[in-house]
Amino acid sequence: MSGTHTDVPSMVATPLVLPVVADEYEQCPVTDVLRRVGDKWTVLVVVVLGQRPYRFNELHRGIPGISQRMLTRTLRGLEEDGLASRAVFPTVPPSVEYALTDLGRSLLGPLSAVADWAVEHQEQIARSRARVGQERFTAGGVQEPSRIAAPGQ
Amino acid sequence: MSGTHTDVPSMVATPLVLPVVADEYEQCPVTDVLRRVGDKWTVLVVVVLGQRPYRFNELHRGIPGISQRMLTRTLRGLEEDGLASRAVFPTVPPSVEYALTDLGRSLLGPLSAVADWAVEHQEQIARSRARVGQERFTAGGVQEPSRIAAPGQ
DNA sequence: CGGAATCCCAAGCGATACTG
DNA sequence: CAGTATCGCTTGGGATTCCG
Repeated sequence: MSGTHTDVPSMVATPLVLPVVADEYEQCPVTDVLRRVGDKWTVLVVVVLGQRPYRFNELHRGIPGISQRMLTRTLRGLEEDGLASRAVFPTVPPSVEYALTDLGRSLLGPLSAVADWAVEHQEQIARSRARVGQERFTAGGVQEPSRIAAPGQ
Repeated sequence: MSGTHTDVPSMVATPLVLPVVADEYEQCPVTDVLRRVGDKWTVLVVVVLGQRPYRFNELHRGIPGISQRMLTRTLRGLEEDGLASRAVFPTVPPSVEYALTDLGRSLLGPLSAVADWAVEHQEQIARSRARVGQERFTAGGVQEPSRIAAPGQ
């Protein structure tokens, strides 16, 4: 995070001068994009389209759990952001082909980084979740940290 | 999931307190992690904690828009996944320090890849969204692709 | 075939109030 | 200080139906 996109507070807890997003929140572009990526199907669709162009129902069959509605919405989102293209072939019955744009393909790399991380650490995460879940019952005492923080501000 | 044995439910109905999540979709670990990353605050919190450990209210002040509720939930999520640690200092008033674990820090790199991509292409995306938004009204004709797909079957 | 429209439930999230 | 509890609004998303 090369640090220029969001007014993340610097090292010291400063009085905090935020450029106030006066109106509603639009957040930083990172958050914005991340929410796209975080929805249930976008990543999967991008990855599949990363292989080759797909027709609508072909894509539908290629991604088992998805509904037509969500496939359509996801594709519209990608199209709107310029990540995927939509080509309509005026045949009967109509044929529509979706493909990643250059921009869309440029996302594949960064996406893979996170995806690889997820694959690599999935078991560790799963174990952590299980462990924390158990500790809910055993509910031990308070940790004894190596140093004591002075709360006195 | 767990197997091939046909364990016929016996006379006794299983008490079933916990929804043992025979749920159809647990999806792949990638999707699972991506949804965590895709929620509204997780990434921001991870990035901020990536700088140094923070106390709760310090973190609260450091992330302008977030509510206590969502900060708590986000931190609990990170803790559950083993990405962040929570250290309680038995002082008065109490002091709680949050920090990234090694696992959490290992996510910073991959996350940066996507974040940098977002920063780098935010304007292109914004222009695309604006353009598509306009085309909703001008609503042009059908594209004329270079080849004709045979709809076949 | 490739959608759009509608319905409806569940999850995400924010605001507020209360607590140890 | 560091939370928890409750409420209600807003989105996300699945199922179904209809249409060019």
